[in-house]
Amino acid sequence: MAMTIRDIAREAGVSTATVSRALRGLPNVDPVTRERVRQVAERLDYVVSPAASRLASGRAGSIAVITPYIARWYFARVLSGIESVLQASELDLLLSSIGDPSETHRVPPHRKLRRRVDGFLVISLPTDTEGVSEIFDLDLPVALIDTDRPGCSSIGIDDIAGARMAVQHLINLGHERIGLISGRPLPTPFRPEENRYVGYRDTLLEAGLAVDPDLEACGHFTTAGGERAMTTLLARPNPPTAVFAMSDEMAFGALRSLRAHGLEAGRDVSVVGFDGHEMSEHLDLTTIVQPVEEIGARAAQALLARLDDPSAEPQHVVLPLDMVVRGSTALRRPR
Amino acid sequence: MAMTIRDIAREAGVSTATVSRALRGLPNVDPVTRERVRQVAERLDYVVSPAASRLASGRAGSIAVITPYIARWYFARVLSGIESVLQASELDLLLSSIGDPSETHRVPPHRKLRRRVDGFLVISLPTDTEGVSEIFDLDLPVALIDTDRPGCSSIGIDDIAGARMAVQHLINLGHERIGLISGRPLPTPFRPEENRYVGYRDTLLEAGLAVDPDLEACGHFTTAGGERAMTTLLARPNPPTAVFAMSDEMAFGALRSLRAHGLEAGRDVSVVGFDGHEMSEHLDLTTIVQPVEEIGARAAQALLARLDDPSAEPQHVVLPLDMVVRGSTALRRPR
DNA sequence: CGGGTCGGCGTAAACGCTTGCAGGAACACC
DNA sequence: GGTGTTCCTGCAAGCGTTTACGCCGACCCG
Repeated sequence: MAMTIRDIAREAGVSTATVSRALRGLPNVDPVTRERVRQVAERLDYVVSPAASRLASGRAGSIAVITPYIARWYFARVLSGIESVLQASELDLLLSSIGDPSETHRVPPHRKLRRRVDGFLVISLPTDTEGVSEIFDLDLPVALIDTDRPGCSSIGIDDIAGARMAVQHLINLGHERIGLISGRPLPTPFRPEENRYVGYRDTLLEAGLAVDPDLEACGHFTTAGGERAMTTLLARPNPPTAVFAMSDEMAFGALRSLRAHGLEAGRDVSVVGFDGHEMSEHLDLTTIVQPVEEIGARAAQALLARLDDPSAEPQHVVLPLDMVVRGSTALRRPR
Repeated sequence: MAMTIRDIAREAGVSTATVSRALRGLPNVDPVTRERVRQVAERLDYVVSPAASRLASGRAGSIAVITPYIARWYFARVLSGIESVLQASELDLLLSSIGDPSETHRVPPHRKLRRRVDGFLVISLPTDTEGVSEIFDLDLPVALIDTDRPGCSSIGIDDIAGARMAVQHLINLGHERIGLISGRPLPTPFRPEENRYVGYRDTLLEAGLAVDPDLEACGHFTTAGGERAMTTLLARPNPPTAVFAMSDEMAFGALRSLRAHGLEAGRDVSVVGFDGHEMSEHLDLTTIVQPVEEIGARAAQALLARLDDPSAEPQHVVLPLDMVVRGSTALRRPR
């Protein structure tokens, strides 16, 4: 049926070993022979059987991406960045999402992935997540996005610095009651949330401002959640005059809540988000911009680097952040 | 090093053939034997080598998802729907994106995927796209989302009906100059755009309204593009009083443009979008809602069905649409 | 000119499964 | 008690590569 390496060998007048070496670009092949083999393979439209190749070589030829969500803005973009570098490699990109804890029917990734990948790319997940923690025992290279672990490459941003930038900006504008819209209830095993909280808290403290639990609410990283959180904060006895949201999508919800209350973002309450979501420009939201696709791309590169040189040290990459100031933040107006 | 099927066979006191059959749930195995083998495999923490299994069986054990973009709202959600059903199957999900035509360094998917998948899931891509058209020669099952082709399953929505619904809604509100924000310049090989245009045009014609090229502009499916398109339309000598945008994201841009011109959506110009993007609720946008994740899920199911019964007929699924009316559309106010 | 090196190539043994075929036990039926 | 059936199991031949090892000739150098 399909071509095999033997057909190519016969046609090119060499052994299968030579075909294998020629096609994979191994060094010890006469350039002339190599070219001839190439031509024959091309002419007969031959591609190697990955199954056979993997069995014989012991390499899986794939890397797995493990992510909590696929459809959410941040994760989709990181994934896109990963794919953009992996597509040029020989490796297959296996996609595996954890999904919500509510989806109990989900098969934990490590069960599905055993023996079928050469490395892992994990997005945002705490290293002790069920179904994830097991992959570290496999003792394959792992690149971690948004978190770290000894022996693994790690790629991310400085969440503390990002949060500090946001909050300091609000302080500079004269705000003193600065609220927070966080993701999950703290403490959480998710590193970015934890660190953004640290940045928020420390910046307030250093400025001599109070850290008031009454100024904090959870938005669960959704727009609807952000709206609820802002509404909650506005209902407090002494509401904040400015708010730092841990994600743009929650900030969008916050903006919506403000409008529903007849308040204007910037003029009445300043809002700063986190992410650099395209929509933030259109909603005139001040935000901390992170290079999301690049995070994915760099993580993939780090993993590839360790794959073709297993003795290479794990990389640790911290990507720079930007703040884009827009109309949603403004000088605090005296009441 | 790693366990092999022989280790299990020895330990369970059976042949490797029986282990293979027992573990894969083939019928002709004594339940007692099967259970014993299961236990041994469990105890020794054995998982089959996919490479060996694939080589021996001739099945690739994977399906490929080919998509133009990963990060865009629609595609990320479809992908999520696909993954949610595939994760429960034995098959690996290989992700491959086409990317923008500008990214010339991209490897066309059919080259990467030859011999390594059992089927294809193609999102939105015209069947004659370079790098995609070749997969049909492979003569593997294919499920097409948003388009169709003889011999392939197809999953999508009735774009014509969706556009009709949107435009009829605007007509019912008294609008007579109804603009269009399309994606790429028409004609385009992308089926949804073409059909939404047909629905738009025909509904206007049936209502005795003019189809005026001056009322049409391209928004390239981005928010920024939608904003430009709306701005263009507003600058026309006789601008529309209502606009149908082929996607919510473009509609968001349109809303933004209106605001920039001091106009109010609904009151001054009605806008209806297409998709059911979460943000549409928060921007008070009337929209045609499509079940995006379900589209992905159903496509995956259709493919799986053909995979385990190759004699099965291709499925053709058309999923229902909803219109959600919000503040962005209102009765036309006499000038 | 002999011995050593090296580059290019072939031989053949894995790699770890699946599956067609056949054997044997158990059972049923005439 | 033969003759079929049915059910369970084992044997062994693949599946299509990769790679350790060895061979051969060319080349270099003393």
